[in-house]
Amino acid sequence: MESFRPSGLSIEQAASTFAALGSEQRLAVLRTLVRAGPEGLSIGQIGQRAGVTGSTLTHHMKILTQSGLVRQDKRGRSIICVADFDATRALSDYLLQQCCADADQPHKDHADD
Amino acid sequence: MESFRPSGLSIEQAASTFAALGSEQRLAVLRTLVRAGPEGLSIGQIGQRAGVTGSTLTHHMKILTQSGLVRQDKRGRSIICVADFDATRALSDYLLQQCCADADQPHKDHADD
DNA sequence: GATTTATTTCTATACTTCTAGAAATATCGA
DNA sequence: TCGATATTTCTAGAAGTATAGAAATAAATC
Repeated sequence: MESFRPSGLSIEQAASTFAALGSEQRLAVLRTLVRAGPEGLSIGQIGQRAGVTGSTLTHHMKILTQSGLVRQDKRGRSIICVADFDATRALSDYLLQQCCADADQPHKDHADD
Repeated sequence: MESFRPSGLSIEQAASTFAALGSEQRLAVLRTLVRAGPEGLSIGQIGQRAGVTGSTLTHHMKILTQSGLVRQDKRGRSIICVADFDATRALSDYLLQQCCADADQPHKDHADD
């Protein structure tokens, strides 16, 4: 019996993706991109809207793209960034999956999940 | 015009709550509690199931309760912890709110959100 | 080729978080 | 009261993250 893996996200991936959102600046960036929709925005536009620029923004964007929440696409001398809506939804769904699966059950060890 | 505040969560609160989940151990604890349902579990039971104990677990529980994702209730010499499902759902909903609100609009500065 | 624009890499400092041992506190039962 | 159980506080070193200046790269334009 193999353990159920919700949304295809391992706990390691999920935790590191949550960590990516655990910064006010990065959360502001992601939400700016979510608002912007599928057309995305360049790094410069993100900077204007979210109030983070330069090497600090580069640093945060790297963390967001590594987490899979944002995709980047080089166009000319700009980099267009788009929120990955599927990844965002998968993370969003992660928390409440398996809700109450263990309620009223004889206790059993789950440490090996 | 006041800015729309989704789920009543400020960006500061949301970021710090995501940060609370940005640790594999704390995420394991929250999911253990989500699985356990509204009856909750004692600190000791969480330790057994999630594989974190002692002062390290206390430390993580403090972060989870401060974020509002978990509530604690002293019963005898045990502390019963319960996932706050409303808070969890509010966080889960936070990411995709205002999706595409700015798509195809003339650009406007959002840095003051 | 030189210049401008867009973004990154390198680097360093400051700050925060993680982990866990040891001692402390609180509650229950004998 | 004594002992056992459940959990916390204190403490501190190790590890990780944030921020940002300066120099570097890359592409478009002149």
